[in-house]
Amino acid sequence: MLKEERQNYILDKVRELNKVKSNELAVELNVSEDTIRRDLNQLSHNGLILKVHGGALSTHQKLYQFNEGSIFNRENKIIVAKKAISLLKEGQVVIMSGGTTNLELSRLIPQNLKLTIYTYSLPIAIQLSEHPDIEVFLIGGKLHKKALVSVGVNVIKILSKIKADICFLGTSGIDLDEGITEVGYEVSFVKRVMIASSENVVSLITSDKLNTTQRYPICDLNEIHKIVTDLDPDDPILQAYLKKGVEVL
Amino acid sequence: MLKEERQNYILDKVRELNKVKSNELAVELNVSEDTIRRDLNQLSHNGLILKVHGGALSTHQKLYQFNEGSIFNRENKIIVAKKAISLLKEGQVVIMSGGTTNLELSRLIPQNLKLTIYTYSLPIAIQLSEHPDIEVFLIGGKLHKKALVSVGVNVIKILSKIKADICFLGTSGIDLDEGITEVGYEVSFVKRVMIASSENVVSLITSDKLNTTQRYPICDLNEIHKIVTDLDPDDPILQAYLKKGVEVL
DNA sequence: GAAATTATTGCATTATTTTGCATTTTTTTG
DNA sequence: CAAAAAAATGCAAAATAATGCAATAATTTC
Repeated sequence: MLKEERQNYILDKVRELNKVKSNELAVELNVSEDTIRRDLNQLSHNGLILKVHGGALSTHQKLYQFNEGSIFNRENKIIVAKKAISLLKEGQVVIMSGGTTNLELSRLIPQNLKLTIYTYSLPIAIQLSEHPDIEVFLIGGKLHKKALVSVGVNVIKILSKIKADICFLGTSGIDLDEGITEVGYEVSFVKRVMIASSENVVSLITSDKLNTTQRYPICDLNEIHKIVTDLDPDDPILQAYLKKGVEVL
Repeated sequence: MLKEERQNYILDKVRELNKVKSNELAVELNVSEDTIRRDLNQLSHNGLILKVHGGALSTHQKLYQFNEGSIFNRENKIIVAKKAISLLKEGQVVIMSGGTTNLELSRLIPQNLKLTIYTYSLPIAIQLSEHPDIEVFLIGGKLHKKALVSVGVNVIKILSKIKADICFLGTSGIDLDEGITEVGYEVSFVKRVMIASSENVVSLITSDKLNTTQRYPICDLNEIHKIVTDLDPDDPILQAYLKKGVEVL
């Protein structure tokens, strides 16, 4: 057996099982462990596998990883996200704002759903890149370092040209009188344009932020179509919103 | 079971549940608690988990993290990146392409250096977001899911309007006759525009890719100003490039 | 095609890593 | 404070890796 054949065999096995052990390979290929080790070292040197003590692993590991543990109030955000996903329909054009609720939403979108999604959030774009059937358009601009979103005139310009079916607005404050409000100055501009460009506007909000207001106003309640919270739609807190003409999910 | 497999299992469990207990892991993985403790100590030493009495917790630091172990030939890329950093001057406008060499470069930029950096790579933009004195402009577009870079006409349009002092070109192939060549079709377009918009063009390349060619041509050798490799500038392989008039660092 | 060169492989030896166990020290808990 | 649980420490056995070397196989060169 030629060296190349042997190394191809090893590569195939790594691809299939994500790991190989030197002693097993030596038996399978009927060569000494020394030879296997030399093979593994060569393959590793070419970056094709990751050599470790006792064998090798696949290098096919993601370059980045989200730390889901650092998401505040995550359980409730997942409840909101799951409800919101029921609003998605095949073939839609979607705009997503930033925030961890939308990040959960993008993680939970079913594999088979074909969508076109515009976002200015880097973590969300990266998360969406794992869905084979979603076409992702990342909106660029000046990077807001803390939130990891693009902001600035370019974002506004691009968003204002889009005609979207639905937009998911991660919301930091909602109030019966003040409407939707936002912590960040630059982001508040962006969100107003998102709303203007979308047929349907959905506010995603966890119940701890209901009836709170933030510094920068975004829009009145009558400009949004649906509120999605972690509460039951019959919950008393939500009835006043229903009366104002907003749907509640 | 290989040690790395075991540690990956632990990391996954920490990421999912936010905590692990040593005694449980010992049973689950069928090793002694001593071994688990050693694993936890190693992972903790690498900053991947927070070791506590009885087990470990997730490090509630960032929402994302890079998996540096999955970078090919990383040592040499770091050598290249460190050399390239010496070319940076306060106040410059920089364009960076994608790739893991540029990712290392962006990680290694000194804290105090004020720069304006344009990039169409999401991992690089995220990495740069940790530098307080760098203004980052992310160039948006259609997301290339595997490379995590923006591509398409919008990228070209924005890049062509920039006047940059220097551009760092992650390079997948360089050859005396063929010049610089690239694996990806869409990325090859983008790189040509990068070059046109920059005063200085620097090709970052690890020595394993010297004298190789890829499918799509980018530019001739005379269009780039410097090559940065992991080799010593006096290395015989590089002399032919020097003769062609390219500086070598 | 034969000689020379180079590459590959297995073996012996030595070094390193990994792991579990026994013992002691530290931390936690009631 | 005392008992229990966990951690640290030192140690030894086993597994794995690295190194030098000799035999063999493959390739190049004339």
